Amino acid sequence: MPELPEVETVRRGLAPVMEGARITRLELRRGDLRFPFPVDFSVRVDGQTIVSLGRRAKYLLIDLANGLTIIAHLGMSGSFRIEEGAAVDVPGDFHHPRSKDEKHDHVIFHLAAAGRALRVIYNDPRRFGFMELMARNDLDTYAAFRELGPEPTGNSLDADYLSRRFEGKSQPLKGALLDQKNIAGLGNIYVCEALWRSHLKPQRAAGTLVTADGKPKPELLALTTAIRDVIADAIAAGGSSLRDHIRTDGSLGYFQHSFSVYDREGTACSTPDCAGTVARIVQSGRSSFYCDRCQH
DNA sequence: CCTTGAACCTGGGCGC
DNA sequence: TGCGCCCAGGTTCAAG
Repeated sequence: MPELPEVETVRRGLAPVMEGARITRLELRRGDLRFPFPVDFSVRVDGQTIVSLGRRAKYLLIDLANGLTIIAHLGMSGSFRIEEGAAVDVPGDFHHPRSKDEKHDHVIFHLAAAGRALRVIYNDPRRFGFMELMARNDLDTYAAFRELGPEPTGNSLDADYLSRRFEGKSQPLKGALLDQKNIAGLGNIYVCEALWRSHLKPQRAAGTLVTADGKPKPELLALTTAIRDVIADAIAAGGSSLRDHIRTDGSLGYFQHSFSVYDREGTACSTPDCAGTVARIVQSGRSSFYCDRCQH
């Protein structure tokens, strides 16, 4: 599911419950997700109080009182949900889950918060997600963070920066925007939506948005604004709920109702006065949705 | 260096 | 009902 707005929605959903809570037990129901769990994961986490929840790009950060941070990535299908009370019956009955979906509950944070017991459960059918554990002070050295581009939130992303990154590149905008080294947190949905908002087609070479003397063309200014806006709008809407993805409280985000092109092949383009139809093409194995009439 | 394609894994939807 | 195929929000690594 998760691009930046979805992970931020997860963070906001979990924070009220997890911040200040104590992890009474970390339950790992298998030995790995995409990667093996950290060595002595449970041992290093059990009994710790959660100080705060943060986020970097698509990574959720869980800061513990002992100075360690759990880094969690939700891959394609990861989600968290909160359940009240202590664990119910049949612990460890992995081979006879109560529901079909329950067999993909891979990590369970058993928490004590204000005298109440509750569980935060990580579910991930495809297991492209993973968890890492490292000292808070060493986070900058985490391989995936070292070369990460700026967040598309607030004002940390600007057109001058993008013109430096795009200058001379023949790579299509689609790929350039998905590259986390350029901008952190965009995925397939929001790249398609940002390109539509800025009337740029996904096949357009990134370098053509930069002038001969290395300055951003007006089109690149428009793209920068569109990226910031679409991410802000999606966060405000609680992210997008597609297929299996739901929020931590079981409710749905609603930005999917605001999609202009993503997953809308064959429908009318909603740009005012545009008579185009949304098309789907495949770039590097991923679907791109765009309007051939108003995106150039 | 740059770009593409396959791989990782499970499940849902569709055509037959 | 079942089978085979295609598709899915991400990242990484090999190969051209």
